Formats: sequence, C-alpha cells, structure tokens
Amino acid sequence: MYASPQIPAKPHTDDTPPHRYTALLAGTIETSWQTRWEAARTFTIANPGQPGFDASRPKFYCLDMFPYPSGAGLHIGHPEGYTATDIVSRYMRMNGRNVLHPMGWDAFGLPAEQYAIQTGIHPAKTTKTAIDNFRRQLSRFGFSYDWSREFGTIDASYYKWTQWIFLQLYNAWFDASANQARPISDLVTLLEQGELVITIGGDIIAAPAENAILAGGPVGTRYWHQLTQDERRDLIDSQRLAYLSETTVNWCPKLGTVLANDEVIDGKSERGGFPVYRKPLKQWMFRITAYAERLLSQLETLDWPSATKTMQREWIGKSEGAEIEFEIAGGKFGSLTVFTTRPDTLFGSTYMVVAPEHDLVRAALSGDFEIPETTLNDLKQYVQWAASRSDIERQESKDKTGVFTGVYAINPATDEKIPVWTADYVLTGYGTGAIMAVPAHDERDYEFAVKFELPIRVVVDHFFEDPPALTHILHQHYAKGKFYAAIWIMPSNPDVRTPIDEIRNRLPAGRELLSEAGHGDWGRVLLVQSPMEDAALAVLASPCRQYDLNEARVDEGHAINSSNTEVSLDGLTTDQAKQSIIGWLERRGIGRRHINYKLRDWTFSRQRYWGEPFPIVYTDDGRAFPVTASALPISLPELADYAPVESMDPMPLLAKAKDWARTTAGAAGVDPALLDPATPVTRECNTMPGSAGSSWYMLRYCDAANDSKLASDAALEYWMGKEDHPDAGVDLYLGGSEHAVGHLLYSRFWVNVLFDLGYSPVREPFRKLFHQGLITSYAYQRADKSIVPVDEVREESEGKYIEIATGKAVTPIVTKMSKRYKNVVNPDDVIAEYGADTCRLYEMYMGPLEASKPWNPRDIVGCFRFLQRVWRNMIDEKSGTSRVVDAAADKETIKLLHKTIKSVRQQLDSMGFNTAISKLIEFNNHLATLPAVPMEIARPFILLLSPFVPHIADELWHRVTGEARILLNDSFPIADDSLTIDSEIEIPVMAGGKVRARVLVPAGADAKAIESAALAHAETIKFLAGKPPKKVIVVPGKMVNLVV
RNA sequence: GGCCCCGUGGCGAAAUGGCAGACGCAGCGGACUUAAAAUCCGCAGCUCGUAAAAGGGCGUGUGGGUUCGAGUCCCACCGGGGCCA
Repeated sequence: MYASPQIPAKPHTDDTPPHRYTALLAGTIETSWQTRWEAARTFTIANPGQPGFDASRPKFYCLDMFPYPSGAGLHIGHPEGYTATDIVSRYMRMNGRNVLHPMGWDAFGLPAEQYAIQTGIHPAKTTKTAIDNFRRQLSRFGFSYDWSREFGTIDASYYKWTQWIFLQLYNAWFDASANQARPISDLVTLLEQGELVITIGGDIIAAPAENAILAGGPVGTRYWHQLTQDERRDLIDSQRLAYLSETTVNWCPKLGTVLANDEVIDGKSERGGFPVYRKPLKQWMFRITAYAERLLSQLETLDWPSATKTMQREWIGKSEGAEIEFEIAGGKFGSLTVFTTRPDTLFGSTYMVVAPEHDLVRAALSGDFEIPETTLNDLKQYVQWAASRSDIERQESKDKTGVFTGVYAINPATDEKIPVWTADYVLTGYGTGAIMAVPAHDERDYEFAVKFELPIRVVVDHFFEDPPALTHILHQHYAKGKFYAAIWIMPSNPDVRTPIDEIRNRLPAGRELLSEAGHGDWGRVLLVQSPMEDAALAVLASPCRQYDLNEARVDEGHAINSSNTEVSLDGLTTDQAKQSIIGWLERRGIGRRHINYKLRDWTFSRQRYWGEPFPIVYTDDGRAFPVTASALPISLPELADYAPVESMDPMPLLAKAKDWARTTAGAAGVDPALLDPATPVTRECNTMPGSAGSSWYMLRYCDAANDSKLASDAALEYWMGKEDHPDAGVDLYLGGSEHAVGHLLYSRFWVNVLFDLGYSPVREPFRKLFHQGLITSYAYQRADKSIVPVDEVREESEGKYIEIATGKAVTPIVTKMSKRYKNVVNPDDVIAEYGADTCRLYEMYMGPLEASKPWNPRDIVGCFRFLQRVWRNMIDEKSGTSRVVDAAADKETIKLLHKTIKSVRQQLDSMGFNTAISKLIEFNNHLATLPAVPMEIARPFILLLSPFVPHIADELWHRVTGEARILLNDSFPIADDSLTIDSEIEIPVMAGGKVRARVLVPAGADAKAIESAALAHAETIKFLAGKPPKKVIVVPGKMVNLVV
C-alpha cells in the first residue's frame, strides 16, 4: 500500500499549518505520484495482440505536434497544448477508450548544426542533451505519455524507415487515369506490353486502338521497344514520384542550403532571416503536384479549423483557364505557351511578358533574332540587374520595371504582331514564366502598360446595361490616362441641361478640370481630371453615376471588340466567352483547357549535415541508383568540421567526407542486377530536410519498435483506423497554426502515397486538427514605440510604470515572448513556485485554447488558491487527515454536483477547458459553505478534477477514502439528468427593453400560467400603470416580454 | 488591394437570438490578529442622485438595419491580427 508523502517538518513560516497545500507539498505529492504511475506502467498502452490489450475498447489517438528539442528547453507555450491533450487523453481513457498518447522528437535540423559549427561538438551530442532536458521538463508536468513508444527522427531505427519511404516514392509513379500512385514496375510492364506509348513531347499516353494504328496513329508516338536503353531509363526516371531535376531553387548562401517555398518568408530564410536567391540546381524533388487535386478535394473530409483549410486551398492555388500558344515572329524559337484564367480576353492581349530567366530571353541574347544593337544592350543590362535581385526585392518594389526584348509574337486571335517584353513582375516559378498581357483587364498589366505606353484595348464591356451612346463615349476615354472619371448625368437630373460654364462656376477652383463629353436623350456625360472627381460630384444634382476611367476592370462583363473571321465572342458573358474561345483554340490546335496549380513540386535536397542521408549513389557518368532496402539505414559519416562553404554555388556538406562518399556499388548495397558490385560510385551527398522525418511519425507511434516494417498492419489499422470509417486517422492532433501549410501538407502527401502503395490504412493522417493560440507576455513600450526589457522597468504606483534608467513613463503592452525583452516564462520556475497541477490549471484557465493570450504572473495565484481551497475542504490542515464525512449530502449539493458533471463533460467535449474549470471552482465554492463535505460528493468531485490536476486528485482520493488507486483507471462521473431538474424556475419579465420583474413559476409551467404570473407581479402592474400591454411574448422556461 | 478572424469592466475572460460582465486577478470594506501575512465574510461596469438609501439614465469599437427582443444575425465604417497578392 502507498504511504502518504513525507511532509517536511518545517513549513516556510512558523504558523502555516503543517498540512496546508503549499508549493512544497504540491511538489512532494507530484513527484511521489509520478514515481507510482511509472512503477505501475500506468501510461503504457498495449497494441493488438499484446498481453493486456482490451479489444472491446474503442481507440482514441491523441497526438501533439512533434516538438523540436531546442537547447533553450521548454517554454511556457509548449505545455499549453500538451496540457490540453493530456486532459483529453485522461478524460477519454476514463470514458473507456484505449488511448494512444505518445511523444517523441523532431530532432534533425539547423540549430544543432549551427551550434556544432561554433563549438565543434557533434550535433548528436547536443541534441541528446536537449532531448533529455525536454523529457525531464515534460515529465514534471505529469503528462500521461506512453514513453515506451518514444523515438527521435535521428534514431537509426527510425530514419531507416524514412529512407525506406523515400525508396518507395522513388519506385512509384502517379497513374493519372487511376488518380493514384502505383509501383514503377507496373509502368514498365504496361510499356512493355504496348498498352502505353510515348508521345513526341515525352508524355505517356494510352496506346491508340487497333484501327487507329492501321490509320497511322498520332504522329511521332513511339513504343517501348523502339527506345534505346538510355531513353528508357530517362523516361522511367521522369515518371518517378521522387525524381532528380534541375530547377530554380531558393538558395541561401548564409545557411549554405536550399530552402522549400514555405521556409522562405518575404524573400528571407524563415530561420535566421538571411537573403535567399533563385538559382538553378539539380535537386531531388517530390511530385506532390500530382496529388494537388486529391490534397484539395480531400480537405472536405477533414475536421480542421476552416482558416487552415483555406490556407491549404490557397497554397494549392487551383485555377481553371487555358493554355494558349503564341507564335514567335522570325527566328527559330517556335511558340510561347502561356496560361491564363481569362482566355476570354485574348483579343485584348496587346503585348506579352516573359520572366528575365525565360528561354526566349536567352535565345534573344544569343542572336537568334535580328534585334537592334541598342535594344539588345538594354536587354542584357536588364537581365543582369534582375538576376541580382532577390524575390523580396522583386515583390516589394511597387514600381514596375522591364524592357522590350526586341522579339514579336503573333496574337492568334487578332493576327497582330505584338511586342514581347521581359519584366520581373513575371516570375519563372509560376505557370509557364510567360504571360499574355491584357492591360485593360489586369491590374499589373495595366500599370505596366501605362508606364511603358503600351496599347490598351478594352475587350470586356461592363457598361452593357447603359445607353449605347454613353457606353461608346466611356470606351473612347477609358484607360487613356487623361481623365480620372466620367460622370453620367441621367435624363431626369435637372443639371442635364445646365450650361457647362455654370456647372464649372460651382466648383471652388480648377474648373478647367471638368469638361463636356457628349449629351443626348440618354442624358449627358462630363469628364473630370484628378483631383476634381469628388468636388464635381458634390456640386451636381442627383441622379448621376461615376465611372472610374484610369484603372483596369478585372471583373466580369460582356465581351466586345472580340471577333475574327472564324470566331466571335461579342455579346457573350465572360463565362460563355471563355468556353467559346477555348473551343476555337482547341479546334485550331493552338490551345487547350487547362487547370493550373500554384503548388510546386517539393524540393527535398538540403546541402547540410544534420539530416537523413539519401539511399542513392551515382555512377561516374552521373546516373542515380537506389540502394536496396536491406542496406538501410545509411548513416551519417563523422566530419572534422561542420562549417558550410559560403558561396553562391551550392555545395553539399557531406562531400567533405570523401572516404564515406566514395565507395562501390556492392559496398553501398546497390542491387547487383542493376549495377556490378565492383562499380565505383559516389554517394548522394545532400541530406533530407527537416520535414522528412515529421511527415510520417504519426504512423510510427502505432508500433514504434518494429524492426521489420514501418509499423505492423494490425497496429496501424487499430490506431489509425480504416479508410472510410468514421474513426479514420488521428482523433485529435494539436499544434500551432504556423504549420498550416508546410508540415500539414507534406505529411498528408506522404500518407496519401503510402496509402496508394498499401502501407497506410488511411489516406489522411489527421482527421481532427486543433490549433492552440500563442501565449504572449507583457513588456513595456517607450513613447517612441521601442521596447524596454522587463527587468529595466519599475512599477511606480498602481498601473504606472517607469523605465528605471530614464525615469520616463512606459506603457505595458502584450508581445511575443523573447529573450531580448526578458519576458520569457520558464515552466520550471512556475512549477517551483506553485507546483505542476497549478501550472497545468492556469495554462487552461487563461482563456479559450485557440486564442492567443498573455501570461500574467499575477493571475496564476487564483488557480493555486483554488487548489488550496479544494484541499482544505477535504483535508485538515493541522493533521493532514480527511475531513470528509459519511453523512448523506443535501439535495441542493447533489443537484449542483450533477449539474457540474454535466457541464464539465459538455465543456470537455468541445475543448472548453477554461469554462470547465470555472464550473469546478463554482462547485468547490459551494462545498466551502457546507460544514463538511460528504463522502458521496467527495468521490465524484475528485474524479472530475483528476484529468485537470491528476496529482492532487490521486492524493486526495487516497487520503479521503483510504483506497490506493490510480484514478486514470477509474470511470469519469456521469450526470444523472433526473437529479439536475429544478422544480421551480425564475422567469424575467421584460417591458420597454428592461427587466422589470422576476416571477417564480413551476418548472413545467405553460405560456398561459407564466403570462398571468408575470402580469400579476406588483412591479409589472406598477410599470404598466393601468395600460394593458400591446402584445405579450412568452418563451416558456425563458422569459416574458411585454410590448408597450 | 483581396479574403478570413477578432474588438465586452482596471486586467484575463463568460454568455444555444432571451436577466451582459459567470469564474479568476487586481481593488475596496469588515472579521480574526499586538501587528502583518494567510484565511473567512461582504462590496464591486460607468454615471446621475442622496447624509445614506430608494431610485433613475447609459452601457459589448462606431453608425445604420432585421427582430417582441441583438454582444450574438445583416450592411457600412474604424482599429488590431492572420493569409494571399
């Protein structure tokens, strides 16, 4: 049997009762129960097939986002989410679920490597220290993690499977017709059997039917057997889900690595804030774009915050439109393909723009066209200048820049020769890196056209409901840059016949800025120049309408000026016009309907040390070969130093380990059927990014020690559930919203691929997602908005703060916690001052979990005092023994208990931790009014408390009942609804918008009874003063409203 | 610029369209104490009013609207935050 913890003989002041719930006592209770929980293996949960597994219980998989164990240790924001998931986990377990609640470490990454560069200490060593510290700090909170399932991404037994998954992606292709990944061997078989053929453009399509072959088949298609060895290999490599590609990457010289798009924020590295440049580089890529449609449509099935879904939708960026080919005049370049969401405006395309990195620019510079010397020089200069600009500069500059390339294209709709410009407002990475510019109907094109005086042609009419004569005048002046706005004076307006000079005279000044443009039985049009538009409108009678003339009209309307000998869009709505022009383009073979996604393929190579090595080697002719799964894991070599080679030319760090990198196919573990074992090879020297290990860890927790599979089928099917079942996926996933697109998109992609290949039972890893809010802190601000560290400020008087150094007043503000402001709260300190249970409670009591809220060291004592009162209500502070009595509880207390149970359950079911706690406080406040707490109340109340404050709950139970129990194994109380019903209820009576009286009626009283009770009340009679109410509204059980 | 979210006491915050400010902090008054701390009891949105009360009036960023009734729903604006440009 357990002994109660030894209480130190001397409390901190002489007359504090020896058994008061102090921080010291809390600490003793907490560590002693943590020891018991560990000894009893309370948090270890068995897998299907293991002893102790209870198959009758439904599963609940409750997961925290993988933390990165930083050297600085836990800060107070971490335990916010962890406390919430711990409460839910304990609550669910007490509701009869098998709960999987694991923890581990996302431990590869830059900070440990940066530290290694400075100190020479191996990142494995610093990482281990950081992990040990994190584990210690977390354990002190009493979280119910099943530590037997702990792992880190840096463990060889884990990253072996990360590398294995890479091989699965390498050995798979996306079968668009089946909308899923399949083994690449299936593709080879289909090609060998002649069911698929290769087009001239390198695309793989279904083989033409037999009669089509007789007719000759599509021009240029070839069969597998017609390809050379090298062509076959190139073809297969081009289809893999993991593939090598030379692409423009985000190169960060300071960090010595390439970054993914979501790791670049405003042209700077997310980590460190260093400039990022776009460079071409050969990289491992993942074909996540193949899954764009699935990642988009499957969002519908997920119980996620809508803001996060929106962010993913926007990141995927689906847009429907057309690809259109523009022939290039002269030279041998051929045609330029553009994507547009507004093919209906094709007739309005008066010029084109390509990115400075575009092939056409290269062709122009290399003399493929006859271009005047000065134009060519300007072009060369501009391209050089643009290359030196990072993305941030390109995006931030409001002023459009660009030059004419000297090349012309043919607008296929109008047959006009239009100039091709280059400008850095068109980015290489987006779409095809070229656009058809329609200045009348695109804002950026409009700005560019105005600046460089390019022609603007209106092809969408937004004034189609207005009189034709008016529309005609508007179009004449639209986008000419001369007038700011046109004002239509309607026929019924008295000013329709006022002489123009008289109108001008009404204007305060600048009368010449107003002029007459035309009139008729449809009214009259005046034109104004800036800044007279508002003044002019003000002096005119009604009704008139203003039309802005110098801005692009991007909204939909009716097509005009859009016809040639074969097709006419004129008069069609934008939607109709799109369909019509796409039909024409497809018939002519110069364009097609196209869906574009903003999502790019995922760059997976990093030039760093502290990451997973790739299971890939290269022969000396540069061909990549995979290592067989049996040769995994490929572990990292030791390095003498970790400093990156800072240069504009990317260089992977592992290349420094020459002995490791240079090996033979046999030694590296390449399948002898692919490559002779004696072949000299070089290992892939890039490493995987941080998002590799975190993209599948939720699967590994299901069966973390498995050495033969990433996790057993039975464990995966139990914990992850089955596809199309209501419990599919992680039941609650909690973490910050900063991972909304990165981690949460990548892991969805991996799990989708693993599902297709038969390694995951579900498509989507996280069924329900919740984001905890940021915990902020107070700091102080000078008058000039600069921030003063907390320790340089003194509270002079209540609510008045001054900077000690200057004596000047500063105002308290709420900011992110930061070392610089010295306002970081360390959970170790909080626990030392109040104990872990109080800290857990305050984290939850501060406000709604999803809200961002400030940590206020003053407020936490409220939670501490609450636990003290709970303790005092049941324990004698002098003796430490129970004060709970065996007497029966009164009706009111029983009713309140069941009401409390009911609302605590309701709150917990909807993550309303703060309000659940306030109900517990209210109930405890009621208990304090009783002479003693009856046992039949104490037991359920302690159980109610236990998910929130597990240590004090177990201790109270032990002291009050004498039973040695771990309450996590008990059942959470269930409210008896029959006991929560009130026999009489108070109904407010409103009259004239205010509550005038309250009447007491039986609980089930009908509207009539309530009405008569309300009207009979003295206050009501007094207020009505003899006048009967116009109307009486009675909401039974709620209120009465008298309309007077 | 577009889209989304949020504005409630001195502070953190409650409130299925039905009594605004539950609960906690800070504050005030009292009890206990030689005293203080701790604890317990009570008061507490603002304002007019009064010796004190009793009583009014105004109140959920601003202005409109829907409704018997709006913190909650709709429209516009102001302020803060996020995402995308």
